[in-house]
Amino acid sequence: MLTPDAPADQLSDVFAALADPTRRAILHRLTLGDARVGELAEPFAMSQPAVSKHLKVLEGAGLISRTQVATSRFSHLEAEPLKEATEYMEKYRRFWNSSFDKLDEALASFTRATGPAGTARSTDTKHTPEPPSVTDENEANEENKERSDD
Amino acid sequence: MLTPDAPADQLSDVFAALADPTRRAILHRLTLGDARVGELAEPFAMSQPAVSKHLKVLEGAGLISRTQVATSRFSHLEAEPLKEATEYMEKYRRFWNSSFDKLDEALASFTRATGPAGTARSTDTKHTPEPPSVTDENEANEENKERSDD
DNA sequence: GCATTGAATAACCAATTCGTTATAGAAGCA
DNA sequence: TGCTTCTATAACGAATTGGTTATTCAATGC
Repeated sequence: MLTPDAPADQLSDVFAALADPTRRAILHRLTLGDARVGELAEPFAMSQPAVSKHLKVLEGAGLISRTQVATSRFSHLEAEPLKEATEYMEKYRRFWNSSFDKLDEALASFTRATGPAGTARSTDTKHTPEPPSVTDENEANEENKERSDD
Repeated sequence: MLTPDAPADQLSDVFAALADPTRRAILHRLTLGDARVGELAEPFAMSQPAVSKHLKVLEGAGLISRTQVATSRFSHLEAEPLKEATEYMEKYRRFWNSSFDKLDEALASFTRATGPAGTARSTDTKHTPEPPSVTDENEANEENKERSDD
């Protein structure tokens, strides 16, 4: 409550949710079908409230939805946010596609003479393979810029 | 954490690193080319030590490497871990590709739970688009569980 | 040798995270 | 109604996170 404004960006929430092995295991479990809380808690050596908290995090990230059936609440995998997260990382694809050693880097500019024929996938010309169109990365600026001006 | 030794799995570290908007912005900045710490700190309304900490996290996740040039340390984007992270999420692709009624699915699970009275998967799985081959999900099991799941 | 620049570290703080146990609440059943 | 089952919540605690300021360390330059 002391926070002036919660960032609450989807991407951060999704990545944070995925950063926990237990939650990833829960997601995996849900690929086999919806499950109630107790069912999800079983395989883990932790209490039911702990799992409930994890589910709350997953729900907050939009990675699961929940339905009350009887006395049970069923969690259902919602993979849509993963799509967004994947798309984010895809922007960096060319950076791991162009695998070069820092030594090989010089060699790459040499091999460059062959030209980027085709999909330009393997030897992607140079060391810095042209910035990806990460157009939305000012998100951080928005949040951080308007802070203390000392 | 009461666990004697942290497993420190790569995937968790990468996702955790990506969960912070500042760090994502730093990564994006590095797509434009290597940069020293002060250079990276500039656009943000935060101190240099704060950025240094972020860089440490990124380095720990293997997302950057660093080189000392003069009195400066240059950060270099290492996108390889993003490949692994992307591959992880790709396993869920069919789940965001297939759109089906979630209520119906919940009902199916309910029937499954009340019927066979166990973990038996009935073949009447209507819309669940067949579990992806998430074979490496035992990562969570290693840490948390004390029984077999898969 | 000595001052300067650039970055890391120390010490601290507030807030969050991830777990616990104990309790409360909601829905079905005798 | 009262009991049971399932899940959420409260209250707590240890560890981590993300930031700060002050200081130290390392490498350059003079």
